[in-house]
Amino acid sequence: MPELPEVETVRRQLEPRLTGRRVTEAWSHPSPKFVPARELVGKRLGAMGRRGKFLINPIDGEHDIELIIHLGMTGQLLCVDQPPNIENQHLRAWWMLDNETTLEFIDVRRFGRIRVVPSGDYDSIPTLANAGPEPFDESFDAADFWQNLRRSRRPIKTQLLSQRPIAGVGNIYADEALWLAQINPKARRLGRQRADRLLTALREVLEGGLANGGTTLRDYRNADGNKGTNQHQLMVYGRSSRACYRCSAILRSEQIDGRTTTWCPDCQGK
DNA sequence: GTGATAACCTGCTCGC
DNA sequence: TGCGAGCAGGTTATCA
Repeated sequence: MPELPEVETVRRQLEPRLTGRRVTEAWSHPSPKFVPARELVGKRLGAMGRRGKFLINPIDGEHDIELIIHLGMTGQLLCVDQPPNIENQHLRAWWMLDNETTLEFIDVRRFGRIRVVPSGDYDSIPTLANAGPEPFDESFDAADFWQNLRRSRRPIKTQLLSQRPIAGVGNIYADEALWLAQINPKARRLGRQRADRLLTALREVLEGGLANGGTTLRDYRNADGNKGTNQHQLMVYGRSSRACYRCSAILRSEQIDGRTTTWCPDCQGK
């Protein structure tokens, strides 16, 4: 499940390979989720950027438009030095570039999306339009984070997944950060100190994920088709009914806002 | 504006 | 062995 570390890993790999390349041919699955991919034929790609879990590519030249890609649950962007592998039944779109390389968008569950929008016009993508600050933005501090969290009374886990208080956090890194900060995922109000701890923990787990090339539980692959290794560092995610690494209590799992959430009922509170 | 819920999707696992 | 149910979860749409 690509979250910020996985998306950023892909972005860093794609940027030098795609910048300045012209799209010579494109194909997409007929689903409206992927059809906009075809609009890029003849256009030149800019430097790949990222906002939260969204990849954003400004199209160079006279076209004032941007390519927006969300990997969803199982999306992969592969850059290969050969024609597209049309035998792959999960191939949803591909772009052939003017240097004979191909960018393939593979998505088993079809939760990913491709959009082409006027530059900066994200009204049709509410999650992107309302995304909170980037976790590693130096101008974003704990006071801002605390203020963002105070706007809602929903459980802290739900707030993190909404992308509003901070961008790029998904189910895995939310559980890991809450464990690290010793905060119960059902907490609805955080004091300033706990908000400080949570922001520090979020930055720590996201940084770790990035350093390890992302977390591969099943589907995630980077732009070279390789797995990440951060799954070996997880403290709580996927460890329900096993002993907490910090206090040895048995980890509990429950659905919060429809998402499986794992936490320690002892050192993270009841 | 906020919160809750369902739907979108397909592969895998488990129980019968 | 085959079948059906349940689960995984990020985003969007809809309703209260």
